Amino acid sequence: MEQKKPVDRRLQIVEAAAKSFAMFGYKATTMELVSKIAAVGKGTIYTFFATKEDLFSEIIGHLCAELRVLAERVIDRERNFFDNLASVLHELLLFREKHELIVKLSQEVRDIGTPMAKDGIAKMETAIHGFIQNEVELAVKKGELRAIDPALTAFIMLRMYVALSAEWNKHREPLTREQIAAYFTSLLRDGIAAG
Amino acid sequence: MEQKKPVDRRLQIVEAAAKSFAMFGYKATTMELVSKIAAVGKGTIYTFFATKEDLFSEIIGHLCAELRVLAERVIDRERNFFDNLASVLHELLLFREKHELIVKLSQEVRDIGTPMAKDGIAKMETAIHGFIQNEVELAVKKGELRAIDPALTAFIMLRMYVALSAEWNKHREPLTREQIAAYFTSLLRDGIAAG
DNA sequence: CGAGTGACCATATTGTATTTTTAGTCAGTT
DNA sequence: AACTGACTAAAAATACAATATGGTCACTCG
Repeated sequence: MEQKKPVDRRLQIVEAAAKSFAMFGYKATTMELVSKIAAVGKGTIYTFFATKEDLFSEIIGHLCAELRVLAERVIDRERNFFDNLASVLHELLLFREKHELIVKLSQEVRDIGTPMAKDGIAKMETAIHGFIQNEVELAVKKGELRAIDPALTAFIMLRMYVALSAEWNKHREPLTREQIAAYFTSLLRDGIAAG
Repeated sequence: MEQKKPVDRRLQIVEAAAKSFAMFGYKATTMELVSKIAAVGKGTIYTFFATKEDLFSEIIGHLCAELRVLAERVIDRERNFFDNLASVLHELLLFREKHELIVKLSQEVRDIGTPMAKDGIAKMETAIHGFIQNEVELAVKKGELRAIDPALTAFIMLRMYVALSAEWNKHREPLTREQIAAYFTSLLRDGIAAG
């Protein structure tokens, strides 16, 4: 009851846009280029998306959904919070490295600070933050974690994760994924006070 | 044996430069303006500093030294590591808010990304990092902290501090200094696992 | 002398006029 | 009626003149 049409123009457009945004970034992606890749007239795009920003938001929305699915798949309710967190962060790192679009947008933000690219990255971080916050809340309810502020804790976890995986290596030898996971878990779980 | 000269031109210049960098930032500070404020000929500056960058480095060096003195003064070897850390971070926050130059440079980095301004901020962070690392090493030796990597731990502490005091308030209600100190200490000291 | 100066120079930056590109529209085609 | 691409107004890139700035050095004057 869905693929009645011989060609789904909307899908063509979304896929073409995803490709172009990933290859050239937000700014350098033109509506004409998207229409060319999608093999569609430029006007057709505007029957589905009112603006270039809307089209971009759709792609980012997809990415966030993918992210949630990925995390959901990795989480195992039988395991403890910290093992799940390590797995999720591990997957997140791989996802980030693999996904051209994220890499390209990050670069665009660094190099020319395109507001929409910033916005896209921010939306992804919000998605991840919300997801982690939810896990923290569950773990607190289950009694696995102390009664801490879930929003703030999720925020700190995300910042720490970014710091370890993307900022530390600007000054020192990069850490392996295993090192990151190990350090992250040990610090959060037990703190650093002497036993 | 130092103030033989009726006027210390070098000092005049350094003070004038400090004022100008704090008021206008790195880029908008011109050597001619500095010479005017210092009531000195432009050429005179170059008998003490080979370039504008050198002059700026001197100011940043001073600031880093001030920072170290400040931290040193707050540290009380009788108290435990976490209380000292909280005090130092507290002072650091006040210092940052008070010091025009830091505020101005941060703004310049955000707005136009002046490389030298970035460099200056980076040097200050390195100074703070080194200082914290040293304290961590001492605390580990004293047996107050577990045997963790001091450089990495100091780095994480600094990033967490920046995240809590400067980034969290971009999305949510800002935290008070007390909240920051309390959260910081509790998280680091004990971790978040349930007791 | 020799510490100090400011006119001077080459280069970098900024402002501006001009051209090119691009998001979004819409009359027309199939 | 779904789709198209020539078209337009606005934005961005480019070219270039005008200005501003870091750094030098012949000269001053105490």
